[in-house]
Amino acid sequence: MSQSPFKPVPPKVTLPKMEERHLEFWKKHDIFHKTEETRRGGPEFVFYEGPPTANGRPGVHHVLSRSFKDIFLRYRVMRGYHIIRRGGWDTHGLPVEIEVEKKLGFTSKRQIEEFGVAEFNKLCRQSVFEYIQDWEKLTERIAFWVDLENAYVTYHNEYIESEWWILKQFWEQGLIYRGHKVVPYCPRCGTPLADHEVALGYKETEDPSVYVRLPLMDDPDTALLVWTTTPWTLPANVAVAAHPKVTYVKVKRQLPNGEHEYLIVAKPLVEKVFGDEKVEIVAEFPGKALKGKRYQPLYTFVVPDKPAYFVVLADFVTTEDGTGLVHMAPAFGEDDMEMARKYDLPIISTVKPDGTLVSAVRPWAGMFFKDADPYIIEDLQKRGLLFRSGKYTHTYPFCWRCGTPLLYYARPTWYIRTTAKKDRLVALNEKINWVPPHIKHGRFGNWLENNIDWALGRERYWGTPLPVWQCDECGYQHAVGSVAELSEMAGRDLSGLDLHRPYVDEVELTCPKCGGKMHRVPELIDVWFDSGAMQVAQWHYPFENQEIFKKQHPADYICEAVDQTRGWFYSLHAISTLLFDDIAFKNVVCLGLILDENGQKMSKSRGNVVDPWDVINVHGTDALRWYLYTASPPGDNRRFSVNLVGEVVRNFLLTLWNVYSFFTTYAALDGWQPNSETKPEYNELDRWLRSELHSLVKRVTEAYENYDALGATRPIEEFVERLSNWYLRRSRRRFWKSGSDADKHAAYSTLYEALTTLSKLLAPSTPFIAEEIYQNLVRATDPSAAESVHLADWPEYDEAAIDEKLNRDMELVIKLASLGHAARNKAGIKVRQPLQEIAFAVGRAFEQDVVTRYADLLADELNVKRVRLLGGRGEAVSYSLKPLPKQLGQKYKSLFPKIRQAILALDPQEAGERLLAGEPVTVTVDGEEYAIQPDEVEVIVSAHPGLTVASEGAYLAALNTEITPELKQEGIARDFVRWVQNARKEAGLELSDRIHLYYQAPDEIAKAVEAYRNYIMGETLAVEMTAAAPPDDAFVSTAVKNVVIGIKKSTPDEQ
RNA sequence: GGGCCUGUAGCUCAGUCGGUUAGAGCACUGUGCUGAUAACGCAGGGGUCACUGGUUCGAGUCCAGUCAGGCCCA
Repeated sequence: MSQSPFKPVPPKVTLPKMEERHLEFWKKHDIFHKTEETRRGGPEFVFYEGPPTANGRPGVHHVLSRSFKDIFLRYRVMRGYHIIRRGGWDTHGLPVEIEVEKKLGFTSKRQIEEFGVAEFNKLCRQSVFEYIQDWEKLTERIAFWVDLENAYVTYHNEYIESEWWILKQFWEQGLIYRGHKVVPYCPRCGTPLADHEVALGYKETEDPSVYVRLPLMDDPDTALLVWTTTPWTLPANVAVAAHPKVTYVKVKRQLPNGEHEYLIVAKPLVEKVFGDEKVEIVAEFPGKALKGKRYQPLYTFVVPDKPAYFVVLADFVTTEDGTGLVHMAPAFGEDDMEMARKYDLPIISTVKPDGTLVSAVRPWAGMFFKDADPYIIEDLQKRGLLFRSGKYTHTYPFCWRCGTPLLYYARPTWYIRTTAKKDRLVALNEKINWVPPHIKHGRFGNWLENNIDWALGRERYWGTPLPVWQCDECGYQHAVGSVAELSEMAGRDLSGLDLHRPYVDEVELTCPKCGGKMHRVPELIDVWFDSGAMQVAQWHYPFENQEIFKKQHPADYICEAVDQTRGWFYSLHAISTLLFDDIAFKNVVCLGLILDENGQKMSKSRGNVVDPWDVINVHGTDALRWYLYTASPPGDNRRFSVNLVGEVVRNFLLTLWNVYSFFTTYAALDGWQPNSETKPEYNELDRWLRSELHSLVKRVTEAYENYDALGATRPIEEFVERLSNWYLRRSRRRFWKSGSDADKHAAYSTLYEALTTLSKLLAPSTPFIAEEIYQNLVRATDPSAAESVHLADWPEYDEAAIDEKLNRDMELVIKLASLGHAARNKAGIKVRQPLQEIAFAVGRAFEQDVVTRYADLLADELNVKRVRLLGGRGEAVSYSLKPLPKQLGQKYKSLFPKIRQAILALDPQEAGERLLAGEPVTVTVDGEEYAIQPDEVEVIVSAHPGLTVASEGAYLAALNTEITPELKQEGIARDFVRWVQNARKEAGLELSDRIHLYYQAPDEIAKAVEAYRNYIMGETLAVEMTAAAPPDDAFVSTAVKNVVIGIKKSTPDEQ
């Protein structure tokens, strides 16, 4: 017996332990870096890492995106691509500031200013890496290979400098301007709130509901009727919006004093507004007819600097509430501001940042904005402009920190004029491959179609400063595009300057126009600009790395969750479009969200977040990753639970592991090793498995090429199931038999090929078990093989090995075997009891040869002496016909029902026989004759009552259940073998140990044992079998009634 | 209010070009098998394919609408 190169692997395994071993191996041999080095010179595959913020612990959703990033990168490396996998960290922004504010107990910006911006930013800088070790540990443990040592960091000076360069390019194209943005704003805290903060503070509240008359300029008897729940905004009114397509009416209404008035409202709202009151509709017209109609201003505290007080048209006007005419105060509403931009309306701000009314609003100056509501209502009442007032209950946002009602408030800020490039944004999107595809023209495409200018400015502290300096004297503005330029304009070397606030604010420049002093504008830029700039800034382009940059743009592949559509995906796309008129990424996988077991979004506040470590420590990374890839399509939301990951372990990983364990155990026993010189003589089963294997490689490869993780994994699961529960089950004996022959070699070769190929197919998805199998099966026998499976080449499939018919045939054989087992079960006869015969019926002529060709295999599987087709030679069977709708329906369309009737009217016996013989039958419908082909009808066979049958559709297994004395004896012999095998196991013997076998049993059993003496000794590896009481030193089992079995391990020289 | 996605067994999901008995795994019950298996085989219970209408010889599948959930935007 030659020495086996394989390490025998026990069937029991602790997967997390196994994984940790390979983590060590990768680290020790620097495999990750070798994936880059060894592929240098190969085609470039460009990946961008969307930077996370490390100021919180990573969760399962991070494992999700990192797993999906990793799987395609590992695949590409195996395909020979060179990939720079550079990590990155997003480090700026409000969430970081809020964390620090919380720690310091701050509730307002004023406190930060008092504390000192320099010190505050220092704390921010520290806080962003507070959990970096958790991130690094988890990243390593989930086998996401990314270079964190050289990660780009958005707060680095070089990174900021690149961003300045980008902004300067935009500036010079005239794409950056200062405008107004309406933001949710807390007047008490003195700060705008981010969306997620607003979402925290919605409460049900009661507001005034007032209807106000706005008399028309050229027809003072007629008034527009508007509705509002914020009377305090009325002094800032500059326009009224109507929907262009809604129908409006002019109604005549009786006044208490006997006179009448005319009011204009949307037709669908007449009833809601006037209730039971009788009004007369005197005119009807579409909303667009109102465009430009001028009305008398409500208040003139502030004189507008532009034309105002006329009707504008807007799609956002609804006919759900109010009057269909909406009062516009651009300073206090997003929609209103949009209209102001569109119609160039003036922006009147009547509220100060602290929430009190400005002095110009004389009667109520200094009053808190909400407190003015009743006074304004009273004033309107006095002036006869109030139509009605009441109360209205709705949800309104309050500050989550202090409970103050929020103010939607126009603040001056900076914009990028993305709308100027909208057509390019849309056109370039066509070049991007989205997974799933609907995002392209759905969520992302719609977002681009409705593009609005990018609000860039942020009035905060910790972020990339906007590099615009403004002259104190003449107001001239200049964008600085580099540190060198800054130094030059400042007249001193600033190369060591921290480009953050407050230091950068202290740099004074000299105005090139008037020689005055220039100071930086106070704003920072949106953090989405930071992350979107990574395509340029991670390389400090254009100041450095120009060659690398050229090769690394655009990206071939990026992947994040769907919440990045308007976030990172957009910022990458927008920056690339404006800067290069090119796409930033070619392929993007857009992941769904992770929900908890009840379908709820995982969030800290709900307390339903699953810690990835809880899963990894129990089941391991491979199980978690496999679950994430196979559970559902990547774009769908997915429910997550630890139990489902456990299922993966049992169903897939352990099944694979056991095949692997089986192989190594027997290969080690036999001293088998792969041998390229002896060509294996494959049997039918081997050919089938190889056919399945090679079509698997083909399918999986295609899926990877299409960024289809589900398609790259689920088929492997099916293959492993078949490998374990059909190929191996049917092949076991070929490995057991002693000695070595061609058939055994073929079996080993086939199984070896399957396992080594699987290790490569699994390397991208389950990198640990893939490495385990590869190291033991490939590296151990082939010193020239790549050091790690992750450095190996992707397997090629052999088209010639794929035999679709063979695959289909075997599928049928498996089904027939299943029916055979069902029949045995029905008869209550265990598989160990041999039976004389089983007969099968199949519904279609072309399937009949499968039964004969695989008769031996079926006989063995079902433990019967003979397998045959049912229905031959006048056997008492009856047929019935089942017309197949798919074939016949497609052929005969609406004639199908009649054809079907005609077929059912045929004599089933005669027609069935002909069809099963492969001949057509003729039916007549409406005087026309039609030839029905054998593959258009299924023939259902029923067996005569004497047989035990199991059937499914047209397939049927009929069992002859008669047990002759000979069969009985053989059954007993097989039982006996099993008893001995159990005893061997109990005695703790090795698989290959030879034994002395002793037994005592009643007559009937003893007779059977003696009749099958050679068979029993061969099966149980007995060198001697004695019908006598076992000696004292033997292991004795009395597990079976009336039977004593004794075994004693034999000494080596007896073998 | 708008856009996008999802809705199939108790749970997680398949379901091809529309084809007449809607499947798998898990869980449950019974039973069998086992010297690779923490497994596996066989059988059983469990379905208004969210709902309504339409197209069609035929709809889980296509179309329209409704409802519910999710995400994003307002």
